[in-house]
Amino acid sequence: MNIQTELKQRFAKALHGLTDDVPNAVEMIRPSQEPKFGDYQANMAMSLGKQRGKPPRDVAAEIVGRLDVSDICETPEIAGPGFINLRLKTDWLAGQLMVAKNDERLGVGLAARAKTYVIDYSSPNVAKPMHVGHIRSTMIGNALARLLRFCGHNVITDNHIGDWGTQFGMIIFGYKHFLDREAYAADPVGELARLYRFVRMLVDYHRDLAEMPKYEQRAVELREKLDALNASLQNETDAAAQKKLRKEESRLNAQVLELLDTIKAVAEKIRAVHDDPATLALAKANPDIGRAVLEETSKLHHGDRENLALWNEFVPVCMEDIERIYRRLNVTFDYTLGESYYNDRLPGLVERLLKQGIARETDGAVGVFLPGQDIPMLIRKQDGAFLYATTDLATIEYRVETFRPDAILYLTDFRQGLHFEQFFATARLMGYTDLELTHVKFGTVLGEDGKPFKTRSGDTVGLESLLDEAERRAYEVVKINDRSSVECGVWSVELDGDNENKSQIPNPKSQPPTPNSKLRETAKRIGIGALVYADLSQNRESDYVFSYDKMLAMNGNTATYLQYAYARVQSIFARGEVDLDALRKSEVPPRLEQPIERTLALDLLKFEEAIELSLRDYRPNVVTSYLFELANRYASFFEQCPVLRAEDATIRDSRLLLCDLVARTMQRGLELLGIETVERM
RNA sequence: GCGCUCGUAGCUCAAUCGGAUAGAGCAACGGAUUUCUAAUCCGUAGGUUACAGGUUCAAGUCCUGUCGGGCGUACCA
Repeated sequence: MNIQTELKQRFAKALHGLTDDVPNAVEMIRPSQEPKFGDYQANMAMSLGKQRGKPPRDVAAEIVGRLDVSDICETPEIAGPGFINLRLKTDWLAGQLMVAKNDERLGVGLAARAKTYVIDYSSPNVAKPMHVGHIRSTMIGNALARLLRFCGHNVITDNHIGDWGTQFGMIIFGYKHFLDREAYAADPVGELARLYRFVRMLVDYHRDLAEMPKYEQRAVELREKLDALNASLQNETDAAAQKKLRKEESRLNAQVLELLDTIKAVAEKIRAVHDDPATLALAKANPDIGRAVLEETSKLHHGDRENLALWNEFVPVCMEDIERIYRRLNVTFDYTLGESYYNDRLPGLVERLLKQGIARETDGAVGVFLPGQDIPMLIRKQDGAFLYATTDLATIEYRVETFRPDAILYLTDFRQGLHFEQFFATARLMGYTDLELTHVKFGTVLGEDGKPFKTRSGDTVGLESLLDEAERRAYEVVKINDRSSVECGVWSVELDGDNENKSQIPNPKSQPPTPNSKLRETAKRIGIGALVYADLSQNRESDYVFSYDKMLAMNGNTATYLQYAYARVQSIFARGEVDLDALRKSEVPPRLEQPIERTLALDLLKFEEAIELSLRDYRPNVVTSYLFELANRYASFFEQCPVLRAEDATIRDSRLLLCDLVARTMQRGLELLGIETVERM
């Protein structure tokens, strides 16, 4: 049930003839922020009054007079300048709960028109270890895919992995020159990652050495500019001019500081090489490594047999590594078509765009010049190689041919905004005008120091170790809580089920988790859930600061809180030995007598609204907020309203019904976000 | 330089395309457990929504300017 939609339809009838733009007016119906203003409010009377030169309250009265909502609402009230406040009838709410109860989908309707969505997310680079940043694209994309599917849309998920880039030149070069065969046999991915980092370091070293004099030169220039500025500042008497000069001075100073930071960082990287004689020797032995790496890449792209064979050897191994993380995160893809998949299409695409006049040559390269853009989007380099944009255009062609989508969503870092703007504009020039192309962007993950994680520096928080840590922390809490629950008599047996060792009073830390034990599974769901929720609940386009404690928190607005609400319901059912089948078959509507019961009922019925609102701007955090509020409401209800000990059987059943609906909504909602529930915690 | 973007409580973030008294969580302080899981609940405190103008019945939200942060700016992805 979407109450908002229902009210909109009722208002649309009443507004017919009162305005030219009924759909717009009807958009001004929304949930009230304050209970005293009712459950929903309609705000169109003010603007309509203005349009028609009538007092808004009179317009509101006119609308109310034509409005037929008597079956679902109490008599609407007009308040303030012309707000129409609506309070839903409690009996009607109870009736709607019965509808939801009898529906597998909890009364959530399907989209009016099922559309086909291609969602392009996660997209890690093969052979580069995944880091914290990848969780954003992966989990937001996963949640959107699940939400859209739930609404009845046809969703195709495609992991557009980076499997054709220059990192393979590095790995191939590393493999040919620095391979540790034993390490490769034992842990191929680890060894490839090491080779990548090592070659990268050597390439950077030579580049940095070459760049260093330029930095120094720049520092000298800045110094000279500052001196000149100071001189003119002393001669300047006009206050306004002085202010301007001081501003310029602080700007220059900032540049100096930034430059010093850069120099310091570069110097440290150089020193790291110098400090290790073996590395230094290899660095000196390979002065042209930058060019050599590019050559390896180029050979691969031109079908060199040896390099292609190596590529074919590396990719599956690396993919297995990535898949392991997806399994832990409960993420799957319909397709994994990487950049390499489109390789054959690129030359023809560029030729075609040239012929159509969409692209033209510039400075030996080929680019698309777009109105309002001072720089072109390059699709072929001077050396004939293709770029990111070329692959993206080829991919869109393939997807349209193959899937006939209504929309394609790209989940990437917001820093790629300009690229997508240009890429989408080019796609429109190519004739894809009816296709929704959306860059679902998100902010950068920053380190605790407020600076962005840099993949090149190498020392980012690896995703895998983060998952491990999440599970470990959750395990500590779960273990302690489980034991104390048994001691307090909440449960008769431990989740661990490891009863033989029970006599020796165990120290949670000294006992490693039994593999496959229930406790371990619970810890996994709670730990990973916390991690995923931390990301989804903060889906803003701005950056966010990565913090272990924040990401792995299990108090407050966290997945744990929602899972806890769910587990508490299950606990009631277990304690009361509740016959769920009978409860769900009963056709006796709930009695919503306490204010908290009524509020809880209303919250339950807003599930569809939350999903719809979430998808309007592709923001899973709307769903997390909704679920948090529902869990919060349930916690209050739990405190205020005894269920098993209710005063009589009808109230008991009524409350059990509310509990069941909360649990089902919680489970479904979390599932749509890619988070699992636990029966007991 | 140009372009995009952000600035909300000590911290991390909300605020449903302009709606009524700007809300949560964390941290702080004070309470609640013989009663269905205290991973909880209830309460207190914390704000001139960076600043200055403007638009109107109504501005955190829209416009202009200022200050401050982030990002991007043709052969990376």
